[in-house]
This record gives sequence, structure tokens and C-alpha cells, in this order.
Amino acid sequence: MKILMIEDDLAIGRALLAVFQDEGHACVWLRMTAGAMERVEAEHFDAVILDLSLPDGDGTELLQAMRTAGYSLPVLIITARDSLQDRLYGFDIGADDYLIKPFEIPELLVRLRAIVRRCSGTMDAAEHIWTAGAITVDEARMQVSRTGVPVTLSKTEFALLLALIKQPDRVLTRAELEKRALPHSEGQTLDVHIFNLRKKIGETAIRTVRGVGYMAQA
Amino acid sequence: MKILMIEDDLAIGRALLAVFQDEGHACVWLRMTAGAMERVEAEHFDAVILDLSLPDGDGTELLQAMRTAGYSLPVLIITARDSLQDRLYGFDIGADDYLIKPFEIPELLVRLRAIVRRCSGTMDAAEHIWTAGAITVDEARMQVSRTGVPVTLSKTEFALLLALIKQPDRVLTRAELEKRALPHSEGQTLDVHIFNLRKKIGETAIRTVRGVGYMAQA
DNA sequence: CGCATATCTGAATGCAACCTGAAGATAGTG
DNA sequence: CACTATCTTCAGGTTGCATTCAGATATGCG
Repeated sequence: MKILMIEDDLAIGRALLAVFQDEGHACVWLRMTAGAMERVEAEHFDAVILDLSLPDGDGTELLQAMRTAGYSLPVLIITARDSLQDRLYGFDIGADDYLIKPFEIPELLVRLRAIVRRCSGTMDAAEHIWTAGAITVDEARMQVSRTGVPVTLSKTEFALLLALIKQPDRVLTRAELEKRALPHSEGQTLDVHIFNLRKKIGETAIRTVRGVGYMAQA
Repeated sequence: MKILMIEDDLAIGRALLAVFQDEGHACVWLRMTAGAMERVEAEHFDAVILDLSLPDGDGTELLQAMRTAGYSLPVLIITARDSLQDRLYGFDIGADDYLIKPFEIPELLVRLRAIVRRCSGTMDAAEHIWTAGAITVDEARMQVSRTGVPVTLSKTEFALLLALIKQPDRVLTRAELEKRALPHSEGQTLDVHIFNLRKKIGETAIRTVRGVGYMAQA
């Protein structure tokens, strides 16, 4: 996922940047609205995180400009303003969600995922359901099934499988997988999780690519 | 409350979806009339929000079809057409209220609440009912029953169960649940309420998803 | 107002699931 | 055949949840 973050607070910006990196998202960080519109026009983003109080103008102007230009990508507003009027105004000009400072990072992640899912669900008609072979993963509901039979996975196993199944038939390196699913791990713990995962969802679902990593079979 | 929204404008749809989520309502968002009738037949909705100008046909046709099929649930029409004739036509074919774009979100909420109240008083009064497994929750009457046997819950327990049962088979995080049911709480008070809840409605009704939260079994 | 009951909250304990690291077995590669 | 990467098993340690209980707060009733 590729995110455009417009935020002038250094502490918040850095923290979010680090989190996004950990989650495997790409993130472009701007500290003002200047140049933002050009980036949106030139690149593809899956979501925008927009602070309203910025050094070179109000973030609402940017949002309005984006909407009138026809961009419908999900926008999450961050702000210190809390009144009902501010909120409604935010939605009116086209925000998808509204988060008030100070906020917890996990909450931001949840909401971000929610608005992205919401938009992609309605626009691509595809729910966030991933499939590869006999395996089906419902990302939002955190449910996995094999040939229709539900399977329960641990958090780590789920994260692993999700990373793999999001890009079927593409090899993910051990480093990539460890970064996504095993924050505290070193050594070959990954092997163990893959092993346990295979026990639950079947041997053939995940193929080993010797010397590189693993791959979900489409 | 469960709402069916048929609206092709992305900005409006998103804003409403977000508002409904905040208010704790479930909302199904379709962007065309196609498939709408099937949803109405298959699920229970408390209200329909219907845009008239849709990509695949006029919303009035859907409304007429619903009415001739005998569905009397409240319908709020949103449209850009403003002429007196359009309005009268809308009411003629069975709309309960009529809102002209652009509109303020609070106004929509007020009108929505009004028509729902109006209808629930006169028509099928027994209709805010959620089910999952052996559990039935009547939201309006605040009544819960297990395999038909009534169960009395405390306010907090009811709020918890309601949040869970509104979205069966979907994991709700601890944060989400705490936000809905325990405004003043921190720590693991949630565990205690889940425990008490399970004692009353049965062990199997609520499944624990370790490291994430809880889920109502459908 | 004061008492009794129901409910909520926070802390403490024990248990089970989970993650991790190590170590031997196995299979792939040159 | 030797070497290395991966598979498989297992035990130790950690974390999160279940469960209990007592004090605090709210609610209803006399």
C-alpha cells in the first residue's frame, strides 16, 4: 500500500513513517501542502493522511482541490479541532474519516485500513478477500478457510499467510516475511511458523524457494 | 440499526458510511440498484437511503418493486431533482421522505431517525432483532434470549453483546469493544464483562481471538 | 435519607496458547 | 559425497486470557 502523508509535526511524522515501513507500506511524507497536488497527479496512492493545520495553508484547501479534480482516493484527516462542526465540515469536503489529536497509532492503522477497504470494496467491487489454491483469507474478518472449511490461525501465522497470499506466485524473502510477521525474531523461527502454518492449511499451499524464501501457490 | 444505502456518489457515500459507523449503525452500501432487491429479500434492514439517479437505472423502479413486493420499510430518497412534480412523484410511489442535494448530514440523520421512528411505531414493531447461533438480541426492547429462553443482562453486558452480534463472524478488537461499551474503563475490565456475559449466554457464543479481540459466532 | 442490591472496576492468581531458540534429521545442490 | 538450507521436534519462557474476589459506585426501595 502506498500512502501520502502530509504532516508538519516531526514527532508524529517520524513515528508514522516508521510504523508504515514496518507494516510494509510505502509512504511519501510531505510537511506542507505545497507540491502535494502534483504528487497525487503524478503517482498512485492508496490513501492520504492529511493534517489540517499546516505551515503553508489549510489542509482543507488541498482536499477540496483533490476532490474537484476528481480524485476519489481515501483521505484520513488528522487534526486538533474537535467540534462537531469541524467534523461535519471535514466530511462535507470529502474526508473519509477524521482522527483527533492526540491519537493512538493502532487506532490510526485500523481506521486507515477501514477506509481503504471501504473504498476498494466499492470501487473494484472486490472485497479484501485473498485466494490462492484452496486457501481463502478474509483480511477484514481475520478468517481463513481451506476448501471452505474454516481454520484458526495464531496472529503470527495469520500475518505470515496474509503477506504471502497478497502476492501469489511471487517469492517473498525471509527478511521480508520476518519484518512483516515476526517483529522480535532472529534466527530460523520463521521456519517453525511456516511449518505450523503448513500443518494447518496444507503442505502444498506454500512453496519453498531454496536460498530465497517462500511463495503462496496460486 | 441496519441501513441499506444505494448511492453512486463516492463522496456522499463515504461520508454517510463513516457517520453511520460512528453512530454504531450497520450499513450496506450499494452503488447501483442491481442486487438491491435480493439484499432486501435476504436480510432485514431498518431503513433504505435511495439515490434516484443511478448508473443502472432509476431508483424509483426499485422503490416501486419493493412496495409491490410488500416491503413497507422506511425509504429516504436523496436526489438532485427539485421540482414539485418530482417530489410528489417520489411520495406517490412510496417514499417516506425526500432530501435534496446538497444536504447537511445532521439533517439527514434527523430525518432518518424520524421516518424510522414513524414506521416502527405503526408497522412491524418487532424488527430490531439480531441473531447469532442460539442468541437473539432485540435492540429496541433491550431483550436477549438464548434458545428462546430470556436472559437478563446488565447495561454494559448488553452493549458488548450488541456490538459483537451486529457483525457476526467478524473479530472486534479490544479497543473497539471498549470504545463501544466501556467508556470509562482501562485495563482488562473487558475480560471480566466477557466472562460474565459468557456465564449468562453460554461459553460458545463468543469466541476469543488471542492477541486481537472477540467475535460472535454466527 | 439510609439501607440493600446490582453493577462496575481494578488487582491477583493460575492456566493455556503462543513464540522462540536450539538441535538433530532430511533434502537439495554442486 | 560434502555442504548447506530447510524441516521437524521439543522444551523453556513469555504473553494474554480466564477466573475469582473485594472495594467502589450506581440504582432501587422503604
